[in-house]
Amino acid sequence: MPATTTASPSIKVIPEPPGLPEPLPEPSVDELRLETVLGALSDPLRLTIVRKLLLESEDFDHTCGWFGLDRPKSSLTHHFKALREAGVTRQRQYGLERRSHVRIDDLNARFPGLLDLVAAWTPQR
Amino acid sequence: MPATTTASPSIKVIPEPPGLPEPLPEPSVDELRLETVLGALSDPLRLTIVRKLLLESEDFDHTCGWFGLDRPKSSLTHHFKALREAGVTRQRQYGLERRSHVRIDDLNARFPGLLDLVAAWTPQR
DNA sequence: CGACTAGTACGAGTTTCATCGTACAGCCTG
DNA sequence: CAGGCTGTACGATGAAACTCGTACTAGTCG
Repeated sequence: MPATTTASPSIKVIPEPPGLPEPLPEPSVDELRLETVLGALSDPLRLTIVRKLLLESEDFDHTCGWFGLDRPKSSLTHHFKALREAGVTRQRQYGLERRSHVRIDDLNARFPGLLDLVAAWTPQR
Repeated sequence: MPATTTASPSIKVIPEPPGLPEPLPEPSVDELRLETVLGALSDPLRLTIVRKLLLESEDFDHTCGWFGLDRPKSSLTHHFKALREAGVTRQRQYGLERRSHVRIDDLNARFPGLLDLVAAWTPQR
């Protein structure tokens, strides 16, 4: 039988507390496609986002602004949407803010080891 | 110190015999970039190629024709070149033929677990 | 040498994607 | 309710990338 999701020591798995807003539209676990996920991760900016979420998440999830990315807002919207639609991140609306976190359990279940590669990535030699 | 490269049971590691033709130009191990490799693998046709190489390689390496892909030759050239330039495959010229194999050791060393995901991939539900 | 063959090079058409400006929607606070 | 804030939607632009036809190169074998 499947063990409960295992994660590498560096990647914190944070259970979702109840009573959260509904997530924005996203693919279900069995709709996750490797080629789509890899495509979403084949971009340095998006790798930066996901890696930062994996390694520096202290709270449950984070707004666009938290990342400190020096790009116009509409560019960031584009990339966060790409990550969500590929199934890499989950986004919820909290009043004004739209917060993101990585779907660690789902990705570990479908593509074990993939997030470890992202966590180990370094921006550009 | 690093253990010698480990591979999952399903992926055969075949040592390269001496006296082969020089490989075509390719990135060295430390030039491999995660975003580039993921980009090369974010295409269903190329995933098919790499997966078939991983699971069905009995000989050392294989020609374009071996894959039985129903695409024009120039399209195949394009994809094989993309895989080689990303560092996923190595190509050698044997007389008329250009044969490919996956750089299993190099990829396992830099991105452990990645090839297992490719081997476990299924074309389209 | 001439035919055959594996594969490349080049170029065009099409699509997809990244980037970003601008305008707008929704929420909060005074 | 007005202003400020987070973030989206839309649209334009330019750059890649996929697809493929055609012409070509380079081995091989009769």
